Amino acid sequence: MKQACIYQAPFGNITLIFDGGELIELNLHGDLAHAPYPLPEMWQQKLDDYFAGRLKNFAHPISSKGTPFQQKVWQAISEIPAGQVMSYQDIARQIGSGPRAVGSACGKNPLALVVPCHRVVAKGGLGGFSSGEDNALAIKRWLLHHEGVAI
DNA sequence: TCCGGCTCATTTG
DNA sequence: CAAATGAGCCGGA
Repeated sequence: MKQACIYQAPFGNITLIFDGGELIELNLHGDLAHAPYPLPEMWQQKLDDYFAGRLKNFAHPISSKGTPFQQKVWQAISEIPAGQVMSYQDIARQIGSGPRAVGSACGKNPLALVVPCHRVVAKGGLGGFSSGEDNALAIKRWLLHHEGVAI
């Protein structure tokens, strides 16, 4: 039984999808129009804290979906401390792969924020985000600034 | 700065 | 199995 919830972040709406009480997806875009289920207190609190700067890491398990390679990438990314960024190449070297493949895996991460893909940037600039969805890059920049990263 | 070649996991035929 | 595709990178013109 899946249920979708909306959280209103400073930069726009976030969609959270739960399945049997478990968070299985978190998207950085969302149409409030759907007026879905109310967001569980626990996550309302966590997100409030995060956007108020009181919470840095969500300490939530990564998605169990995806290929073994993708799991390695997400695992490595989730260990990046807040306020710090790594390049796709840095991640690739750490897990013994190539930068292009790392970018691919990031795009398929279903848990934005929880697995902080926004802390992974290209070597000489911002890089891409969310397979190039509308304002996705603006959101990535916003998140980095929120964590005190100048880019 | 722009452009081609290299790279590696995944997807598609 | 072969070819095409990406949230990249590096070197040359």
